[in-house]
Amino acid sequence: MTVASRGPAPATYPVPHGAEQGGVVSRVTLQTIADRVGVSRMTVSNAFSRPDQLSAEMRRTILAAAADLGYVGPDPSARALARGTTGAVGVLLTESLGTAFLDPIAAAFFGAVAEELAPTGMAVVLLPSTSSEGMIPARDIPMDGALVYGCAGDYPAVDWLVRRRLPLVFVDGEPVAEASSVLLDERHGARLGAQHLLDLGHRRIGILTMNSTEPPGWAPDPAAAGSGFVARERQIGWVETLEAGGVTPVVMEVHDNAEPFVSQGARAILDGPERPSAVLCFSDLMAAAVVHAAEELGLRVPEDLSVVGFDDSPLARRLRPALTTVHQDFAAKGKAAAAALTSSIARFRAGEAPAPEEHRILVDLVVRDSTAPPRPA
Amino acid sequence: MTVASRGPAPATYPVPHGAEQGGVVSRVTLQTIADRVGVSRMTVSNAFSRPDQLSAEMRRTILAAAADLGYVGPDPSARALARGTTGAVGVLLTESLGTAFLDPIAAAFFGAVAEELAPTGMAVVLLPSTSSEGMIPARDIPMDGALVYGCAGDYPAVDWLVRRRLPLVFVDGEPVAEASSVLLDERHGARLGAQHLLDLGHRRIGILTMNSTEPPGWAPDPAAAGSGFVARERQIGWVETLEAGGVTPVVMEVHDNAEPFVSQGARAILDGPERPSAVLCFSDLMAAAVVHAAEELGLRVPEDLSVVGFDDSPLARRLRPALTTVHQDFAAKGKAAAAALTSSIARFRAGEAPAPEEHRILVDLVVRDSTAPPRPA
DNA sequence: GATCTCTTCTGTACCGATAAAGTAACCCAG
DNA sequence: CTGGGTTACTTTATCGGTACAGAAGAGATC
Repeated sequence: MTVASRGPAPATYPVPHGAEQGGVVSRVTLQTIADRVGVSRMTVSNAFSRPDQLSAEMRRTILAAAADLGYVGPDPSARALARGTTGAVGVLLTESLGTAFLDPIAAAFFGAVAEELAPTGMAVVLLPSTSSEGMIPARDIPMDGALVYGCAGDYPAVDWLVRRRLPLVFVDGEPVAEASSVLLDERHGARLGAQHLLDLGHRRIGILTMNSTEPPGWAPDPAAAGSGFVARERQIGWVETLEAGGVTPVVMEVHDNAEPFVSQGARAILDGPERPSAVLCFSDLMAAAVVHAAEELGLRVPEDLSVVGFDDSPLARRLRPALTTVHQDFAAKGKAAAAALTSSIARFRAGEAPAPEEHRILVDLVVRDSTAPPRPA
Repeated sequence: MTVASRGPAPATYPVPHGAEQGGVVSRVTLQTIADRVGVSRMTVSNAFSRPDQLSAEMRRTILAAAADLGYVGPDPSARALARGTTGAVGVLLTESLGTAFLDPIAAAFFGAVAEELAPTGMAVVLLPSTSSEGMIPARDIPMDGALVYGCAGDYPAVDWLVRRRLPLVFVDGEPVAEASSVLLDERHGARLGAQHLLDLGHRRIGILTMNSTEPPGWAPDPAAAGSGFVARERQIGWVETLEAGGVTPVVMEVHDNAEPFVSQGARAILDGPERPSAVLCFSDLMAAAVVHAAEELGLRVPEDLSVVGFDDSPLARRLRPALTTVHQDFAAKGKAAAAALTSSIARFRAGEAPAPEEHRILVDLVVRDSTAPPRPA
């Protein structure tokens, strides 16, 4: 096995002799090394953390002793306490982490965030929104700041983060005061989709979306929670534009992103008495479900039915027919979020007052093959 | 805004009066609260962490005072140091995090891990394999253990984790001694695919795979690194079976998972002098590229060309024709990995010797529409 | 040769908690 | 009224570092 040669500690690792005493391995700390070399603990600390504070030779001696003792580096937890920073930032999602990863939008966003954060050396901690046996990650995990992705502000975990006074950035969700936010121009995107259909001549238009308000008695579904803000914004854009064009859409809301619910919604919207000639969808996933349902009913897309998605997920291009959809730039979103967060953290460390930034990510309509003029009645 | 009612601290939060002194907010710690209530610091600690150690009434008094002072809960870093556990486990990937998320296999795996870990209250830290300005996440981030996903053992970051003596679990990669592992039965999966093609009657068979060995002078590509182990295993399975069937495959290796490289490889394998009638692919992604390349050459799948994928990613079912592929159970893999890790950590905490487990995840062949008997010459 | 300025180390004072052992008060049986 | 068992806190001793203000010695400056 090849051993890494980068990093301070030489590469003779699984053999920490010298640390054992009477069979018990007492833990090696800075003090152990200091005693061995005959310097103060502080000098050893500097050897690892501030190389400019000691002579190169002394540093070499110390690192050699450390390697010999099997010392890897300053204990991260102790360092975090002493320094007041952990080197990790949290990402909170409303959806269960399991489903979040299956969502290519979210995945692409994470990717961009991680990518942007990597050069700063910060790691990303995924915060389960669930808590258990007294452990509440949003409250108990050490971190320097957090990204709140698509969560409503009244979510318990968000609340903990806010109370901790951590630097926060809200993404795709309603921000709380004093925090930065990164939002899509949802309304504009929705308007573009709606206008596109109007321009093509459609007059009977359906909308398939997430529930924007919780029906009374509806327990907030973890998988759907948080989409409320986005759903509302999009709906405003759609309805605004359609009504300006003299069209009153048929709105169908589903409460859960999962396959069966979405399919059912898709079927429902096509099965109504006055079948729409076009459907605006909350997501590409829903659009795909609509296309599928149309197929089952013997309708051809786009000849018999036009379908507009949202997000321009990878799925949109792969679908047949390729989906007309509202494109959002995931990479830009992730980058903006990561940048806003690092700057918030920097401010916070410098003791400066928070300076909430508000980033708005541009969207545009990508016209592909799933939309066409309606078939003349 | 609704405020969470769970958790110890009452919900009157953004107003921490009492903490301010002369305009400066001195930090509120257990001691601050202890002084205010007139008890020892330890009692306050117990009020938060070990409710059974004090009277209910005293606890109420303390929590009230804490809330009044704007105290959220014990400082995570300090607690981590004192307790010796952080509540977070790392996940190390060789690929850059950015690309990892775009890979539905990896995403599904994470999802399953996160899901499995959630009830334990542990958070997942994503460790960038890159390091910067003295910060090496694998060495410097506090964590209780880590999952090593698809990384070669000689990877620098892996090396740091090993030296830290963290409980580790290796997934889809060569494990190091004393660590548990979760592996697919790669060879068996490859054999199934190869046998399927033989059974259909194919004799000219191509293999499109990742490079299993680094060509001399080839700088390890972060996006491809770590796939070597898996690539080798699969190749052994394929070649073994094909040769047993009297077939010598044409092997084409690509060095990078990215679109252009894969497409190029796909074209290359179909453009050769003796075009194969079937191709075994390292992944569904590659299979998709082969299907696409075939389309461009005017070949029909499966009539003119059979294609077998690997992994059974979501893509496989969506593709047209639906892909025959080797199915792996991501959820089981994630679950097994998470379980192995938590048990390793538990062992470690209890001071017991590590007991490496070796999980082997079953795979099977899913025959869909991309394979058929070869067209008679 | 006194003073200044580096460079290189050292001492002290935290960072904010927890574990484990100790103590005081109380209750009840014998 | 003595002794054993609880309950409810308190004491003491770390956990493993880092920041910052010296201090000691070596050159450099005038």
